[in-house]
Amino acid sequence: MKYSKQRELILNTLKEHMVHPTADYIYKVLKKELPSISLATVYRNLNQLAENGVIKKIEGLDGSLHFDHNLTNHYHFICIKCNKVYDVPYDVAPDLADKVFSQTGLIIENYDISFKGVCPECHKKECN
Amino acid sequence: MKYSKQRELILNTLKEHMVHPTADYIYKVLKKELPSISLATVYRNLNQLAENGVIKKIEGLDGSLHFDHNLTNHYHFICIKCNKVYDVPYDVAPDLADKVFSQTGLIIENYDISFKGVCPECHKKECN
DNA sequence: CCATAAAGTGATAATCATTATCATTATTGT
DNA sequence: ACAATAATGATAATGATTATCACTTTATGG
Repeated sequence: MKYSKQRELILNTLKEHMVHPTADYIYKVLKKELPSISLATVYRNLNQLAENGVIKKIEGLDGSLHFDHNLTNHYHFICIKCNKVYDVPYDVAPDLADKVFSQTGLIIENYDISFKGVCPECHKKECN
Repeated sequence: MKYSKQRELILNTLKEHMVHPTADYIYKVLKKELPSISLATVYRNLNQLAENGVIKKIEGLDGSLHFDHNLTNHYHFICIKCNKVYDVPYDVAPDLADKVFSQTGLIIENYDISFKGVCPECHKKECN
């Protein structure tokens, strides 16, 4: 993988956003900084970074793809109102892969948990 | 929701398939039995059944939508080779919603776990 | 430090799954 | 049986992602 300014910017943008963005969101943000950037480049680099394990893909509620640069073990909380994706710390359910293996014999390579509910931000709005 | 033969057939097809199929798969199966059925009808009814809580939607590895008629609490195992979706019993991780609430304060409405790995069937094939 | 090969880019066309539209048909309660 | 309403089938539209391709940037080795 060769260096490219575009890839660096894409990764930086991802790191700056706690709420894991979609490809299109990153594209719109970067367009301001580097107006010549192409949506195809954003998709290409996000996929490449995900393949190389630098970032991770997350499936949103509506089937949309989000990206996450946080490589430590953790789960996700997806707001059913605004579709934003938040992190949930790993220790709410440690060692799940081992438990599944001992109960089913299935060998788990990895797994995701998506919790769903209304995020604090949207909850506030509802109470107005 | 009015009765329709198409909806009944769609639900039956779903129940007969342990490995949760996609809309397109159900369409192809039903086409043999009821050649006049439309793909749009399959999508319409699956979405409607899911909205009414009769079935559930599952996100596949590749972003594809699968459907599941099993309403009891359980998780899913998705094969990274063949993309088939299997069930994993609930008791490998009971009461997760409560744990998340006590550790984060987030109110969980529901959640899914997708375990990923190579299914026994594909594992056999690899060993030939 | 230039030449060359390999990888990356931007623009746009193509793809593919899912949804929307709409005229027609089936189901339901009275 | 009849009006009201929901469902269907065919097809067009949508929207997100991927492929293509001519051109540019990056890395490297003499």
